[in-house]
Amino acid sequence: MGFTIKDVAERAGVSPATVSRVLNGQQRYIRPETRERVLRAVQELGYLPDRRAQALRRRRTGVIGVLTPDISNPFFSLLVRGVEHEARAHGYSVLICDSQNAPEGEDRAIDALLRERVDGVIVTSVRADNTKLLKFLSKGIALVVADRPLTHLDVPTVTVDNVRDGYKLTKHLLALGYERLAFIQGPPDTATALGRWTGYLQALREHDLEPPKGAVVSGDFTFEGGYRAAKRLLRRLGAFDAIVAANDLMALGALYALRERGIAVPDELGLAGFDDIPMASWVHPRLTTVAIPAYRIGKEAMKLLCACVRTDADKVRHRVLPTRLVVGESCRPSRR
Amino acid sequence: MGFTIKDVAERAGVSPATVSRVLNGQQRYIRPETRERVLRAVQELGYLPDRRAQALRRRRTGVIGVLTPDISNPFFSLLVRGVEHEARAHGYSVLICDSQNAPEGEDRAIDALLRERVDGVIVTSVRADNTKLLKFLSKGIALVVADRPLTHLDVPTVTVDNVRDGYKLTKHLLALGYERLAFIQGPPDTATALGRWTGYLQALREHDLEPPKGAVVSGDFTFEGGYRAAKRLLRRLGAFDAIVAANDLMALGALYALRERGIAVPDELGLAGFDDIPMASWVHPRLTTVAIPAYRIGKEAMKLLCACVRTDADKVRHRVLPTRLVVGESCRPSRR
DNA sequence: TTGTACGCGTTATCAT
DNA sequence: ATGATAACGCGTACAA
Repeated sequence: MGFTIKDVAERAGVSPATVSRVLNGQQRYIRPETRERVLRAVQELGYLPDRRAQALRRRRTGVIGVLTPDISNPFFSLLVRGVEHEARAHGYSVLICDSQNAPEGEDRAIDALLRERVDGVIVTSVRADNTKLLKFLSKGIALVVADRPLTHLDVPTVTVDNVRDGYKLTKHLLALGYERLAFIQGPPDTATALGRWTGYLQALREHDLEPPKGAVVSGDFTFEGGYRAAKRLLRRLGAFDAIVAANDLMALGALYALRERGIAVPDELGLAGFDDIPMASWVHPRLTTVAIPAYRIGKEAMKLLCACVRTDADKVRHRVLPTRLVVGESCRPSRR
Repeated sequence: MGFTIKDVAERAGVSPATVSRVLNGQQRYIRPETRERVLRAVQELGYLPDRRAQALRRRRTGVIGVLTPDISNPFFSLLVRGVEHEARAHGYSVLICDSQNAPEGEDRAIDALLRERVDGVIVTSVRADNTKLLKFLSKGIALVVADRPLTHLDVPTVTVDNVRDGYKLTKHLLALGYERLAFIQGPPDTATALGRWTGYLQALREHDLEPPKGAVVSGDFTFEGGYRAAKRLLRRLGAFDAIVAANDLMALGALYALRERGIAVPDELGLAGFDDIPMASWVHPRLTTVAIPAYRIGKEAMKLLCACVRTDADKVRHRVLPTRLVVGESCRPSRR
């Protein structure tokens, strides 16, 4: 069954300590012949060290946790992929905990990560003010925030400037001649959703405009949510000439709803989102959106986490990555 | 920092053993007052047991592994979700290992799962004949196969009948009047890809047809792969009147390539795939495909795994789930 | 009803 | 260069 280090030691005719030394690279104080015998025994038995026992003794697990709101959202699966690649390069395993966009799920996930004794955590929180995250810090577990900044905690953070992005995209639509921009909101307490909304309002204000009455609806960052939100919007058809969704997945859901109703995009209504997930360019018309470097956010967050673990000093600072406007065909090049 | 059971014991004025008993549900032989004190101490310290230490002592980890070829493929993320929900209901945690559709990645993942001492594994293998999977069985780790049957191993398996599906879809296209069906293959050694191809050939043979010359190209089950495959196919434009892709993701990649070249679907070319991933119905035209119950496959596989762990006897058998043809608009209702 | 003592698999330390 | 031993945090048989 499961062989232990003792089995290997016995087969090689050495002590468990020697086996451990051979396997842990302190190879200078070992006779080549012994080394050989041990490795052969390992090979023959197909011995693989028990990670749990190792973690217990070493007092570090070699596992970092990722707390993500929705792994089925391509944006986050890309972000997690960035974390994973960088983590692997540093010898860490990655434990993914999906909160399913629910505060309770997030609390459960935090407990799970604490029980697993992860060496560090990368968090994309549902709530911008989740105080339970303090538990990590109080237990000396490194914490890095990715994509969604926290309001109450000053920890290393990798984000983009969501307000700027919301502003940027809205300005773009206004420049194209759209004037009555409906808006599909993200989850209520989510930092990115709030930032984009704020930027949208700023841009409107600069043009002495307001959100069209009854054309601001709530969503939850999912395709389904975008679909339902768009259906609600369609009851006010005529009150707006374009729809801005707080992320691409909802924009795609809206596109589906519009198609169902036979409303042509961009001829009858403009449509835009945020993230630039791959699917945004797979559909027709391709989505106008703001490209957020999800993979790179994950990668940078993991780099920061490594820096945290190494240097106790907090010379690790926030990073704000650049974004890029992606002009698809979901908005008319120029209105009249 | 990290509190241990001793800290709790000390604070509650009892022995570690008592704390353990309170927390592990053998609560009948404990004085309510003591119980109270212990729980209060746990609360105050925010104590959470170390899962690794627990696993070491209990000789089971409470973790099951999922070996998946590509978690970014919506089909598999749905399958994994099915596993997760059922696992949670049985008190198991889930460790996901992505082989990135590469045999080497799969071997690495197997080692990782062995080191983690998972209690059981659900496998969707890249190769239908991966002998390294035997390691699980030889170490007494329960093994269940999901979606892609293995050729060399008789273990509990949850699948659909891929040959039948390939046959079914092809027959449908032929009935619509399509006669020259190009085919985009899946990865060479993958069971589902091979099955669908076989069914396709069977159906063609029944109509005394053959795959059109030069219109069978290889792919890798990814969107990008489907895109590239379709571009290769387009060099033989005119040799075929429809494209069958071995999965939806590739079909969507092909759709993108066709659109880029200004080829109308279904007016100029028919298009079909397998899986019925959500996106298949989000695009326009919606894809004609065969619905494979990914979520249910995952769920059933986890159920079988539980059955394996409980009963050593192999009364656990294979399960073949039903599928359903989904008629989208990507194929013309009737040719001529 | 509660405490003592041991063992789970591994590694760091000290001794040889 | 290698072996013996303690310790990591927890659960449980057995003693009290």
